[in-house]
Amino acid sequence: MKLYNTLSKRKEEFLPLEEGKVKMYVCGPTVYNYIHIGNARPMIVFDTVRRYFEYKGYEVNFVSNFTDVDDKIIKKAIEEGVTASEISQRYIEECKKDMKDMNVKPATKHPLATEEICGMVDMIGTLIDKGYAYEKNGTVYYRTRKFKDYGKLSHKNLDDLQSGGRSLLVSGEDEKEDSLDFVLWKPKKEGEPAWESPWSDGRPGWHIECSEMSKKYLGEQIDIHAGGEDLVFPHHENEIAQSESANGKEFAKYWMHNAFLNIDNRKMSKSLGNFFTVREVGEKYDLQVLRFFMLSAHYRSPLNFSAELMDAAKTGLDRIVTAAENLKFLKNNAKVQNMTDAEKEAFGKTQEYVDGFEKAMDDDFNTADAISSVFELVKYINTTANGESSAEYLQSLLDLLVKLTDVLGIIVEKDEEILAEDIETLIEQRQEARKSKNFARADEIRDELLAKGIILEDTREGVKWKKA
RNA sequence: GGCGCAGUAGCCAAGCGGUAAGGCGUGGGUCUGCAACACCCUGAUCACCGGUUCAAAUCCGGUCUGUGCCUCCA
Repeated sequence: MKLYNTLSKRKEEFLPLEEGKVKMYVCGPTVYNYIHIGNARPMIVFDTVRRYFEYKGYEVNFVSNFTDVDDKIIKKAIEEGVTASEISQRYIEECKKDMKDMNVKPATKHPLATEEICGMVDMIGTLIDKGYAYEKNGTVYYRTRKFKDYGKLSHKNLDDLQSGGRSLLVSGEDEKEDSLDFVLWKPKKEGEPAWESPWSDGRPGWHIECSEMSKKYLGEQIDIHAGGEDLVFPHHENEIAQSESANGKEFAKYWMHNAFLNIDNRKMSKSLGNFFTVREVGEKYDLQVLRFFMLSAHYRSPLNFSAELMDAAKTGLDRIVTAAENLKFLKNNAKVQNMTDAEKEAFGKTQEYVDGFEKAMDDDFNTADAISSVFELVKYINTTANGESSAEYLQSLLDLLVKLTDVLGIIVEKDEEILAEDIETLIEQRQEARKSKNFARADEIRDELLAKGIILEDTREGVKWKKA
């Protein structure tokens, strides 16, 4: 298995720190509003990474935080006249709802920054003791130039940063020893939530949160640290500086970053008015479509979001789902139980698609390529499964399709739905009408059901129906 | 200014040294009372110019175009 490591800028063979186990940390969202579809990309991508590791037999310890103390949360709280924690609690719940609809598995642990302040204070203390941090008027800064590897992730050097940063010395920051130093702890302002510390009542800087939570729940060294590419600098660079100087060992072996999502070829932003929340998208599409859409491109490539592209993704997804429904329908009507020798041979051919799928996923999680194997499997299913097939053969194909799509987090098997009696009656009536060639009445009934959201399909094996 | 990424059929998107996967769409056909589903057929020499090589979309150099980060940001 290979994955692209931002640290080395190349694909590397994945070697776990501990045999059969993966420790990974993904930087989660700041919860001050509904999550937007940009937030959704890393959630979907790294959930898929996790699922593939599990598919390969690894035990994955997956930690992803919620940043629940931050300027934006405080601002929103003031606007609404409620407490900051009320805001964060609310949007954590909403976020979890969206994750569920996108079929993103809950993390092994979702730590909250506000519940880990003690550990952060300890870590900051260690950094001060070791000379990597200093305090000025209640604020604690990280002494960037003291950490010799600073810049190794983003491949920048300090002097370039220094000259490139024009107006870094903003108000109140002239007390820093160096303009590149960043905040570990800041004193509270009036009305802000605050915690006690040896330096002042205040709150932690953003970067220290992840260093501490990663250490607490995964240990001083982890396999994979992931997030959006915008986090490479400064967030992840700073995390490395903090963790490695505090713990005295390499922080994460592999750093994975997903590319951005654009809207109609432009960067998503509120001022352009092209800002979408996952919730909004969910009103128009099943969020499974969003997930499928996001996996249709490589995670390190920029991805464009538009209605046309989503519609195309929906059609493609339907093709896969239809194949699965078809198999179930055929299986329920199968006349033969056990696989014939010919079917055994036919099933053996599906290994080709499994191999293609795994080869693609082994190569830095190439989901776009993996999906093409799924489509090939679908075509194979559609051409070999029919009314004469044995139940065992049909079930085997279905199991295989489910196994592969599950790695992608695509749900292909819908729950069995109970057909209301009046609908059943209408279908029977329509069959009668068709028999007596009263097609006008037959179409009328079909339209009637369509209005109720039921789509009928006449097949050789009988009438199938599904929800629109 | 510094550091990056990208340019493959109408659209999306793999491939990254051996003569172009897959999906959507289009057009034609099979099936079907019709529709839908499905199946068959239908499409590119890979931005441009040079170079390396027996062989390049794939490597190197240049040009053009788009774009990201360097500031909170997935």
